[in-house]
Amino acid sequence: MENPQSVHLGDMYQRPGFLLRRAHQISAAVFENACASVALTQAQYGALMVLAHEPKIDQSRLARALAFDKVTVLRVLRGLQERGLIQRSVSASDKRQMEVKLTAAGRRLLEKAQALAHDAYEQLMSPLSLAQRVQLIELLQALNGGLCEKAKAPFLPLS
Amino acid sequence: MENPQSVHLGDMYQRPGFLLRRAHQISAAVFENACASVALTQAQYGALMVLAHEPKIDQSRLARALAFDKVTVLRVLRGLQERGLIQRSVSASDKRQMEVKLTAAGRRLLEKAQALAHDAYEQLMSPLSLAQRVQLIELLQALNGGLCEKAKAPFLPLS
DNA sequence: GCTGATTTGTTAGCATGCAAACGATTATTG
DNA sequence: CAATAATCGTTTGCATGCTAACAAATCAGC
Repeated sequence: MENPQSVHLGDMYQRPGFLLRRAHQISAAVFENACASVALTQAQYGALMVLAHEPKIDQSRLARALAFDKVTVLRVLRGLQERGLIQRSVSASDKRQMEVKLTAAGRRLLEKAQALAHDAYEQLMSPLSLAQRVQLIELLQALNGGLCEKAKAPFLPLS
Repeated sequence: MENPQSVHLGDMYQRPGFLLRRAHQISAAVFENACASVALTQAQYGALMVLAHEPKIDQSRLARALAFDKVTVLRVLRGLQERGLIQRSVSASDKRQMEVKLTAAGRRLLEKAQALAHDAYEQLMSPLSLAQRVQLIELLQALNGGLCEKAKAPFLPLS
């Protein structure tokens, strides 16, 4: 017996919940470090990416496209708006909706950020071989796809 | 070209950063749902597990054992203390340290929680085959191990 | 033994992620 | 058309995870 309490910590360290939390923690740190020069978090980067792909989207669809809740999206967008990277205005066709658009500055910053995000990607995957990277991505996609309805925030990818 | 902006959202959805965030989001929801009857979060469960394995540990070592920062650990422990699951007292050998111990109620609740945590584990891995589960755990361990120094919170597993 | 550096717990503050509630607007249904 | 339901954005409140700063205690080198 490795300990008198019959509680095996190794079990916990091998739990996917623990490993996923740690991996997410590392991923966030690597990304924010790589994107320090443009001062973008993963959430802000994701929002800009969606906006570049979908020029006139409302906040709810944006939230679902990123699997964020709408309050988080609201705060992220307000931060981006204060920096002049996006523009928000009430939609003409549906006065409930806010029409969110990239500004020229936002598009410019996103272009810079994409290269940095790619660096972060390389750094994060550096401990893995090419085959392992593909494996990991496929496994995570299978897990996420199989349990998408379990998450609190709905996920509705854009095309 | 699938879109006029030359921004491919598929790329983002395949980024490990996005997939890890989503997987962590799902994992947390599944765990808290499974452990709703004992009202434990992943962080609280982890703290109890470490305490069961290491009867008299101080907060800093506990934080490193879970790769949390010390402020988060403090708040988690205060929550557990208010529920009578743990006991905190200034260490005699080092008056800086707080000696954290499980109470009988804490040990009892942990025992219940372990079965529920196992259910959460099964539920989380249900989209994957047995071989895939092993693969995923190994890949995450490789990723975490290779980049452990990149994370903001240090990780020092206990034995 | 003493001074300076380090460690520990704590507070305060900020960003993230969620739930609950609310007015305003639009959709649905009779 | 009218009444009900659903959706959108927003505010508020709470838990999480982090940084920075601080006092108290311990450790280090001299």
